[in-house]
Amino acid sequence: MDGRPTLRRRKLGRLKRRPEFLAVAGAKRKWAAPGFILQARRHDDRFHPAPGESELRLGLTATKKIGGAVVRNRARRRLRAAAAAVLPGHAAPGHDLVLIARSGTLTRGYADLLADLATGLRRLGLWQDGADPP
RNA sequence: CCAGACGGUCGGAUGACCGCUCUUCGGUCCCUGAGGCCGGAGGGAGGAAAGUCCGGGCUCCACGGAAACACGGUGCCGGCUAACCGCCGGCGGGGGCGACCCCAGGGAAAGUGCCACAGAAAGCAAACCGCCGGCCGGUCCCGGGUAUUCCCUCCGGGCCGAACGGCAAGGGUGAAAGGGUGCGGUAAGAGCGCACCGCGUCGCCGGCAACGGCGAUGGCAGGGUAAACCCCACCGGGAGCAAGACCGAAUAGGGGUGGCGGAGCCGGCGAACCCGAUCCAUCAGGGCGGGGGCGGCGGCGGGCGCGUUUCCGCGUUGCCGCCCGGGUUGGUCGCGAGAGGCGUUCGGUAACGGACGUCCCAGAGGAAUGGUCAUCCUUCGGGAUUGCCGACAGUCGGCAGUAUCGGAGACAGAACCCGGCUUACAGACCGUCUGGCCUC
RNA sequence: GAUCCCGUAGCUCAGCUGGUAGAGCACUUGACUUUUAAUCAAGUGGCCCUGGGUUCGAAUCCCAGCGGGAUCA
Repeated sequence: MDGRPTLRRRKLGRLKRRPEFLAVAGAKRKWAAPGFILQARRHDDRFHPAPGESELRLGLTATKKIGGAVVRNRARRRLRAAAAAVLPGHAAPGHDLVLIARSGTLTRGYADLLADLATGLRRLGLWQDGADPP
């Protein structure tokens, strides 16, 4: 126990407000994969985590275009699981990330989804080596 | 065995690893709080959670009331239910060989409207073609009388025409034409008469009733449309958990400007300003009286709002345009023990109700209830080895089918809760019944 | 979550007291003009969102569904 369990587990923060999503989309840093679209934005004075919140925050978007509530929920869950597996060990802190689901989110294999996510982080210059979480 | 009708149940299973959220227990940290973290135990989507089409609970508003009107809804009868446009049973009509299914199914002699085109006529009884009758006329034809013959004239018949009268069978139009079919009847016809069917009225019987059965009688009167207005009976105050309450924050929810209108009456208070007398004072100024009337207060009245009207009650009261600024994004409650689920039993044809026992069964908030893998199950496609059949025999074709490979597993995600309706849905299973075929 | 509105020609809309659906723009053809534009004349174009019902007859009335849009703290 190091006394800072929050950082030890590197829990992901979440984006909740519409202006935060718009700010990330407005940063113009994005990369499209068959299963999702990845957007990223470095923190600044206008949008940054609250004190005590994680240094890495994630937002998920699934529009009505890809299907009904069942399809949107499944897509969001797969993206959340993939992000929980990859981001805490490899994504550079100090950023907000947004994953947008698309129609391929449900048909893409899970291993491919993880690989796509790593590739996306490298393309946007956010990759850092680190131990994979247990 | 095949085809079908109705009702009901389920709607992938198991395991491993990694996660989310709620409840609870224990530990730990401090910034002591409804806190963070760690660990244990337990719970965690549906029959439709959907569409938001009805009905309620709950909350706020109008809650002072009432009556009438208006508006909306429902509509065979009886029952069930907290209630309903729901459900159950029955009746009537329609469909099916049948099990069974479908139907907004009150009133058209309370009144109004509409029924295009066509047709003579669309609602009130009338008559276009037509059928019939006698009379009159035409003198076209035939027969007869008179006469030798013809003309003329007379009688009868046919034909044609006009008006009159009788009829509604037939033709034709239409979705629909004032009962239908048949026989008699007649100048021709007609409920004119008769039989059957339909319809109306009356009586009796059965039924709580809708309605049904039987008999008598009338002699056809009363076309359709009320998912046209309407009439009758019954029901309904409005809005909705983004309801609403608390906490936190804030001086407050406003401010500036332009235009229009000059914003009722009365009473009292009354700033700026003006006037007067001249009191105090060196001046500034203060005091007194009058005018003035910003802005408040009270009363009456008016306008507007509470669906309309009446009596009454409450609230509000310059209007409009443009510009600026603030707030609303926060937290907690509401928020799950309920018209609750399951089982047994009793009453009831049933919907449903009673009693007893037992259980506690989701509470998220960019929105949890999952992600990945493996095995099994179901199903689809390919398919060796193998079996059967046929041709033929070194082989080929068909059917069945194992190992095995690949794919798919529907419709769909709680958002305050409940009862229904409607819509979507791969497949599996159970029960009852109907029609047909085969065997005993 | 709740409330409300609308689906008609290629586009924008009428028609909604039931009786075979119209306007403007667009398109095609012709005239005028050296040609184009403009103008004039004529013409084409519709399962009236879908399904069922009432009615002799439905874009219109009733019921159910599908699609689109707006508003509410």
